[in-house]
Amino acid sequence: MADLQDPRQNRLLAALPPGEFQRWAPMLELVDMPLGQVLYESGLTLSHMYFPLDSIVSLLYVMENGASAEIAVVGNEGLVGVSLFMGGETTPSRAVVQSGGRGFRLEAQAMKSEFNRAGPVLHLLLRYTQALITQMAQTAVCNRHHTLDQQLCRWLLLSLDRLQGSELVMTQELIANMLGVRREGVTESALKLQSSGLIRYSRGRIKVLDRDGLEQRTCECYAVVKKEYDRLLPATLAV
Amino acid sequence: MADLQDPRQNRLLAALPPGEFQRWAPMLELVDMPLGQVLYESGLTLSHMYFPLDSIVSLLYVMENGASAEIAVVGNEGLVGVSLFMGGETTPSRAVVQSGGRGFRLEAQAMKSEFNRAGPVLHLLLRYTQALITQMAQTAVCNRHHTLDQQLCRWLLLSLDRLQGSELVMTQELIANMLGVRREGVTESALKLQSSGLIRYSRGRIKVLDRDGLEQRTCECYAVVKKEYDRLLPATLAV
DNA sequence: CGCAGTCTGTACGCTATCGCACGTAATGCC
DNA sequence: GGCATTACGTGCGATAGCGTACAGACTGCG
Repeated sequence: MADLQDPRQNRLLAALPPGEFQRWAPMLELVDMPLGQVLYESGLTLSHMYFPLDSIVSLLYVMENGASAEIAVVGNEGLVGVSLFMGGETTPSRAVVQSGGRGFRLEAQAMKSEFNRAGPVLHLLLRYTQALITQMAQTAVCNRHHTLDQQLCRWLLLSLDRLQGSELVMTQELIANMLGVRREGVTESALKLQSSGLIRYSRGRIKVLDRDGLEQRTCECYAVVKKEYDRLLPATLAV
Repeated sequence: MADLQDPRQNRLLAALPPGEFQRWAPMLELVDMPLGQVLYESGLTLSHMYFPLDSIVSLLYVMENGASAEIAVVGNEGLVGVSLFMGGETTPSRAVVQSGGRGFRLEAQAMKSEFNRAGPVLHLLLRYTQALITQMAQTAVCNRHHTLDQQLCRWLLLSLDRLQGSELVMTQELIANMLGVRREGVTESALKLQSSGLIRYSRGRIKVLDRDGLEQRTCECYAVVKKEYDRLLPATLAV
């Protein structure tokens, strides 16, 4: 497994041109991102931008009645806090660590002045934002048209893509909150996947046994999102 | 009614600083945007960016089986084609004129070089994009949690905000496509609204009689989106 | 070791929406 | 002024997911 102290484990940081990366490196602060941590709250100004390494963060909207729905997931392919450079400072959503791990963070002020240099950094961040937009759009579509079975597969695959390995530490209750459905619904769908031999789970640990099987069961939404991320953010990791 | 040849009828163009606006004006081309026109198709590169005046454009995702779902609406508060300056060139969605009218368009190349000057134009466009992101996110939430009745109200209000007047030219069939539901479902919901005296319609014309009533029946999603647009793009129309 | 707390499984009636099949009514066009 | 077309209304069985309630099973802590 790669060195988790290396900022370049985050693919966005890895995609920075060497010059920019040199400037950024000293400003990056390695932090723990424990499960459940709220990185920002709806309507509040962010103090930092976060670049996950082995953690996963959910952007979710919490309704007035407390129910929630995930809008997008962010892992080591991206960053949390686009509203900082988009200029709006805040968003009406919440960011919660969905899978604990570590990440780097960068002070909002530092970030903004970097962004305003308007060079390759800007273009990289915008491309990332576009990928994120696609994820949101597809979430909307999926919520409308696809079954819970399909959505669970999509969700597992998206999460898997953002982690190394094939195991997720995640209760069904949590997944239900992300998908905006009942916990029992997730149980039923998960049972189907397990009895088909695609996954195996117990008490908050989910092991994916057959990735291809999941891809076959999910809807087109997963592929649409994946393709856009690959297109917009080619793996400059190869460096 | 204001002059429809004035680019400043589009609020985004109106929000440009005078200097920038002067530069843009000669490049803006007034075009008709008839109902049903496809401004861009999923995966194809845009040749122009569009700034609606009195028309409304839907961004929608068309599924492999042909069913569709609207991801966001754009009217005179915004522009069609953010992927041009976000750097991705294309998106996996389609843009269709949902309510015919006119608009200005700007050549992709001109747009990009403007954007790259990285001044106030950039920041304005990014703020707009953030508002658009909010709309998408909220669409996802709404699709998951709210009833068709509520969604219809939301949709009517969002459309109304993007038009002058209180009448929409729009069949229930079309609305159903936008919301990603059956036409019959829209009929039922619309009947309720009509018999409550909130709207009156016939053969593709919908007249809103009681805006407040709609706001009371809709879910929080409408307000969330509206508030973000107002916050991110204050009415510089006052100029 | 025992017990509390957490996680997962099951059951049952309910509701919104779907899919399909028709019926009706307004409009426009020749 | 007749007729095709388009738009809207209605009915009915099917079903996915909800809300609620409760039971079993694993885990960790004292």
